[in-house]
Amino acid sequence: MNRLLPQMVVTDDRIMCMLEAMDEVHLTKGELVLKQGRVSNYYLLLDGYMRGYTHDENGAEVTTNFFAGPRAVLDATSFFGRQPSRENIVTLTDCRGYLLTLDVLNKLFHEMPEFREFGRAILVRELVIAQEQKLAHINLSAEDRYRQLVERDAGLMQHAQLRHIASFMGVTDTSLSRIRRELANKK
Amino acid sequence: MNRLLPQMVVTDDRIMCMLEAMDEVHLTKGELVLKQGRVSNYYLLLDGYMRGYTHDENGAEVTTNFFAGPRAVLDATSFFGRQPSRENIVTLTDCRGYLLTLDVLNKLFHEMPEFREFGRAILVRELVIAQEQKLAHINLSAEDRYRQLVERDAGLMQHAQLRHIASFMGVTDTSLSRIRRELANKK
DNA sequence: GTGGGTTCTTGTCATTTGGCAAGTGTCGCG
DNA sequence: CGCGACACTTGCCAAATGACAAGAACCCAC
Repeated sequence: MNRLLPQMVVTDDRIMCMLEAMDEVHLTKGELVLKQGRVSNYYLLLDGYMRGYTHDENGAEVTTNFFAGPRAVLDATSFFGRQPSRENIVTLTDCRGYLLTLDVLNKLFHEMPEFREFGRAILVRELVIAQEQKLAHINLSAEDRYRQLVERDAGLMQHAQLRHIASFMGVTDTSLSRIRRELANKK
Repeated sequence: MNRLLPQMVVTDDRIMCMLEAMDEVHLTKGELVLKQGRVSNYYLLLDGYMRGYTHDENGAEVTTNFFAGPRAVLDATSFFGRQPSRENIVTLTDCRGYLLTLDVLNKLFHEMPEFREFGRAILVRELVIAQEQKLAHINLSAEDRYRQLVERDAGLMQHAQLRHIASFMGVTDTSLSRIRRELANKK
């Protein structure tokens, strides 16, 4: 379990066994994991990169998330609320992970008390990620946000397009281009 | 329960009874609910307003959250991870709610299966709030963020200071002042 | 009242960012 | 090879925001 989800609180052999007994789901680069209008699944991503995006009121695409395994990939509102999602999620690389439905998840919660804490820890981690990213927008400049992004996940830079990174950062691709030039000059 | 937490998924008489059997905790304006360095509690806020804040690397205060009842008030990392919090939370008005410890919460989870879904729904709601606020920073101008803030909770404006709202929005108080002037002129 | 502290606004100027258009580079396809 | 599509960069100017300092408004204790 530590190997799979290093930052998780729970390390339990039974959970590890249970997961490893499940069938791994493999996805190839470019696959649409979640389509706008459908109800989200719960994908326990082990390896690979994904990108989540929506559209703003002008119809322009907005990247809302990057996912790097190991991490839970889902639209929480859609998955738990059984509502159509407003997000799209697409793979940036080949991916490997486990696919969970709400039924399976609830069954696991019911049959395996230790799994409940595991599920809660995952939700808490998603919450922490969202809050950290929100904070980055509040008190970091675009340049600092970019630096932080690169430093925390250099691998992402190899798989995501700059315009998507720019849109995720909340700046135009023009601005990001300038920021990258400044950074290159400084070194 | 609908009365208490209108946006919650779960509406269950047993939970309602259980909550109403608990002692209400009353706080007065200006009280520090969570102090940096301590482990967070879980405050189920029914009525009132609160503000969460930290400090950036320069020591400047940054407002990270506004809470309007009914809502769960906690630092999730600190509460579930039993770690010292980096946040401070202070009441902006007199407040009314229930105070839960992790022990009590876990006991409720164990004894009352329907409470588990209730707890999960609260976590999901916090996640949705954080993601929405992050999205607002990505694709809304400062002026639009301010408009949205006013429209979604006019009451907040009566209790929070403008400089705190500015810091929450990620702009200087100078900028917010100008934005408010523009908006006033437009009408 | 008066004084002092705090909050908010305003002015001036520098910096950052956006919008737009043009230019460069890369890639795949016929 | 040449073409077009796409991603990225760059230049130019306008708009938004920040930094700093001064002033106005408000509150509150004495």
